Amino acid sequence: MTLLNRNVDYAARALVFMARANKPTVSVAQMEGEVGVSRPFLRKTLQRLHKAGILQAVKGKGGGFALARNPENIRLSDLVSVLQGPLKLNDCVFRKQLCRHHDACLLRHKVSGIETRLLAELDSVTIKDLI
Amino acid sequence: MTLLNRNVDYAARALVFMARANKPTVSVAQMEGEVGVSRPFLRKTLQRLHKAGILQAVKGKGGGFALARNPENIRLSDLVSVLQGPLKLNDCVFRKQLCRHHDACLLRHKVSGIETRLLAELDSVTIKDLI
DNA sequence: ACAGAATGATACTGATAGGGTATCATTAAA
DNA sequence: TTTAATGATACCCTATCAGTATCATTCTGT
Repeated sequence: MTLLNRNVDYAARALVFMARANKPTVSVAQMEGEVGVSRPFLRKTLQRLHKAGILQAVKGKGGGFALARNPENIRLSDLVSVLQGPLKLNDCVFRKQLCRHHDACLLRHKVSGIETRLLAELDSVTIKDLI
Repeated sequence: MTLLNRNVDYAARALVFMARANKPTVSVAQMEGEVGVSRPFLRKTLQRLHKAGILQAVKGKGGGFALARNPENIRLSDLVSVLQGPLKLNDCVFRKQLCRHHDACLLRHKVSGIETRLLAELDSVTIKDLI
């Protein structure tokens, strides 16, 4: 089981880099080396974050990406939900056809609790915490 | 991201069934309906738990599976580690070639903390809790 | 106007894991 | 000896992960 996939990992590093950079925008070429991933791949990841409103993007020469919010307002949970999709803890909860004992299921109840606390953890870590 | 895959889900239900059954062994055929999964698939899952020492198995007519330990000594984390493999939280930690900032990496530090607490949660839930 | 540098959008590929089926061998009870 | 059970494997299909390639668009500087 992987909690954070590579996209989230790379994205977190790139966002920390941007937060530290103290420039209007940072291009992917500038981040490439530090983040440790190929330019096209990082580009695609950051584009998704742009679409999701987490990053600003400036096209054209001298352009690049920048954080759309303050670092303390960008959470690990934001990156996860954009780049990995929603947490679907056990399949019973996720399937359209719920299992027979859905309401009474103790497993579901326990796992829901774990889910809630895990999400709270991912929520509590911000880019600022990683600078 | 899926916290518990279907194998773990099915296994948990089957183990609860066995714990409730109060019989020396329970065959897959007897569990099939309640667990809601095909017989061959459930069989394979329980065989893995047998290999891992979590279940006892009795071959031959009248045979089946039984818990190898008391329900309060079988933890959700046991099922996860057998059926999903170890938690590999972020890839940086997992790769043999560690990233350059491995020791200083705040992300890694934060994520390790989350991992520890998540494992503790999975550890705290036993089959007895689900009966 | 034009060249170059940057993102936007999309399509494609290969590897891996999840989910599931099928089959034959082995064991034990009736 | 038949039948009911697990043991062990070998497959298969699909989705997701990780990554590459390509063309379109936009902006800046000369």
